[in-house]
Amino acid sequence: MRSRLAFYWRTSKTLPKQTTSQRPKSSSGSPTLEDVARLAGVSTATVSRCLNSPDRVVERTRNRVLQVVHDIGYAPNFGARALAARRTNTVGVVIPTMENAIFARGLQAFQEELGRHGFTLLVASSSYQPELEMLQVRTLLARGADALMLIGFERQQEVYDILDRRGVPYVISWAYHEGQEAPAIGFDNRLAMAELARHVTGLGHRRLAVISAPQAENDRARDRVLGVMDACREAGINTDGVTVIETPYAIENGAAAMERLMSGASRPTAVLCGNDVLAVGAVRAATRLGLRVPGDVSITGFDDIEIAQIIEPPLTTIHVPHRQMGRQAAQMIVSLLHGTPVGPLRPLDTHIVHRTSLGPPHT
Amino acid sequence: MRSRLAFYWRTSKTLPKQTTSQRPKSSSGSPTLEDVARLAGVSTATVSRCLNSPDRVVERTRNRVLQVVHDIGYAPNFGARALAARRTNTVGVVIPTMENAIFARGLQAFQEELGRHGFTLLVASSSYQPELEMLQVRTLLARGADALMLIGFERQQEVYDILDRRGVPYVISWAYHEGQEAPAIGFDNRLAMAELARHVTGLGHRRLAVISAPQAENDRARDRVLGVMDACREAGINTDGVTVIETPYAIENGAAAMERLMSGASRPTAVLCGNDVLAVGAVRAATRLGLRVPGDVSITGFDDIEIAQIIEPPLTTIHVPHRQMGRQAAQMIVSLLHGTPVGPLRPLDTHIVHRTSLGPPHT
DNA sequence: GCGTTAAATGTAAGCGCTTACATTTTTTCA
DNA sequence: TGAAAAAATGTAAGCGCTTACATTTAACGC
Repeated sequence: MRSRLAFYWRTSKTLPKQTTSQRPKSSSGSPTLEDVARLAGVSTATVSRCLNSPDRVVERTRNRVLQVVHDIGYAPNFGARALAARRTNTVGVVIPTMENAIFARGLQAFQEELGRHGFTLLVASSSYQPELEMLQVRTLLARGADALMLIGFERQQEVYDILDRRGVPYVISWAYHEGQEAPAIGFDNRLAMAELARHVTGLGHRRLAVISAPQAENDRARDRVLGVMDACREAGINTDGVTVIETPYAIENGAAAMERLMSGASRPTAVLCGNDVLAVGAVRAATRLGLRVPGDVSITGFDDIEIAQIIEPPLTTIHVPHRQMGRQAAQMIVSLLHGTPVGPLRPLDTHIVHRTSLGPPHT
Repeated sequence: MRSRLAFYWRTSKTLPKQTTSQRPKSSSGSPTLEDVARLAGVSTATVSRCLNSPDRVVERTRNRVLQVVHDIGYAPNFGARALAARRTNTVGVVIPTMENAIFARGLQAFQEELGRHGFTLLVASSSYQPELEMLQVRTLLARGADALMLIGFERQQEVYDILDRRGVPYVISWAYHEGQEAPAIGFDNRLAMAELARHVTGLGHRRLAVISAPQAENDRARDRVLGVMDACREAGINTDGVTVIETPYAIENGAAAMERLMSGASRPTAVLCGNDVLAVGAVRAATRLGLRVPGDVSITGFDDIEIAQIIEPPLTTIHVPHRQMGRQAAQMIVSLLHGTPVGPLRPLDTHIVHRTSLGPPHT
């Protein structure tokens, strides 16, 4: 209704031109560059320069212009600016899910660091579907993203092709593989999980189980499971005996998986979860089943998000330096955008946080 | 670097026109409407129509065009489209914080419902600062938001002025006041909290305390505190004796406040928290102090977010129908945008969720 | 004081779309 | 069958900016 009316108001162009009028707004409602120029008595080019490269305008003029900008509350039209400048100072990211907090901390840091450099973040979600990721990448590019952050390495080749063809810089995060050519700021999921699993077997556990996110199109999930298997092999445990349940990251899914695991014939003494969300669900299920954690069964997480400390017992988990990862990824992007050479990349360090959900196996 | 080069590449206009050429891309890297038009052998207008009002194009032509669109992976440039159409099918929202999950569920539903109607959501955060909210509103408008959702009623008058001047529809959410003229989809924070507080006093509690978000520029927080006071008055409790600690929503802040509360001379027997995040912190602090909840002290939350069930003991709290709120707010916005008349507004219902963090006072 | 150079500002051509209006093609029906 | 109406398509004018290039103004050196 209101928005409809606005269209009918837009008639000034047919009204007598009053160049000297002090009416500050253009007819569309939003003041434009031209409004500012007129009011300040300069050309639009000068106004533009005041906003984008202030030192190319003499101080007296600049002050006058900025005063007008402030007075009429001018904000440059983003679309027009993007169109003309072919640059938006916007960085896009496609995360697999917004449903839980796994990406929150890292993204927050990513955004903060980008903001520090004058960039804005655009977030899209792929729901763990490769086609949707492709679509979101296109959308982000259409929206003018100057660069992209993507999670993990594995995706449709087309995504990489498009990015390369358009010359859009990108960084991969949340994962790191030795020898991967794409610029990545992340950690080695396999090594991290292997370290934890090794600790678990070191405690004497021989009957392990894993609750993982679906591995099909998720290299991080797959690597984590591989890490468990690595440790099992080292400990002489037959990996065929390690049950792996796949289920999307959600507390209730973790709980359901745990129930299945504990209703089976040979109950595991330790359940390694693909992340903290699943682990929290597992703990809740165990509690509901009347099992003590870690007395009757040990449970571990991955990520070390806030909830890991809230649950009782608090989770022994792998701490991922999400904030650092987000910050570095942002710095990397800024460097790519500025053409600053970036040094060699090293994986981030993760470490085990010993809390109480993991203990020796019951006898 | 790359993006610089693009300027020098952009020379196709001066090259011999090869209308029949199969080179699908324009020089800038992204295919444009014109590329599609050329390849499909139609005008740009027709391509545009295929995308925006398919029924105005004969099927044969449409198929041919859409085939090309698909083949070269064309995605319309958002900025150009916004500029030309003066409409973006984008809705903006400014939430006070992204730091915790209080807005997550509602926003998710909001976004889903918007998506169902072909709209995209743009989220910005004000960090509970009115000036920043003003700025974010401007930014969102500059980015072409067709409509806005805002949280709570209280803000700089200028925000409302701008919105009205530009004819941008908006809805207020997360709050409801009888007689407020602005379209609002929310609940009455005061009444909701009063109901819970009444239940607390009904249990026999006489020494209450409140841990609230800073009330200064947050009408929801203020209303919730007022609700507690209402119930106290009804129960004949002197409201001067009700300690109110203000601290931003964060688990650790809730814990710190709780510690302060319990180290005072007259310890409260029940602590009503402004939301679940603070309540979780309070529970943790109580536990750390060796106090049993609710044995030694009762604690209540507000919102009923996921964490309320995770914490031990699970929180007695107020369930806010966030999903319903988000959905309805989205429907309201769509109606406003379409000019569909909207019926009279009614507040959403909240209700107490009885779990275990609240009990009778210890004697 | 004046030519020269540098700094400040202005002019205007797009960026990639949508859409009012003009033109062409197809359909309809006397 | 052909004129009128309807449908399909094309033409081109912007939308609000940035920026290459042109012009004007200020600063400088002798």
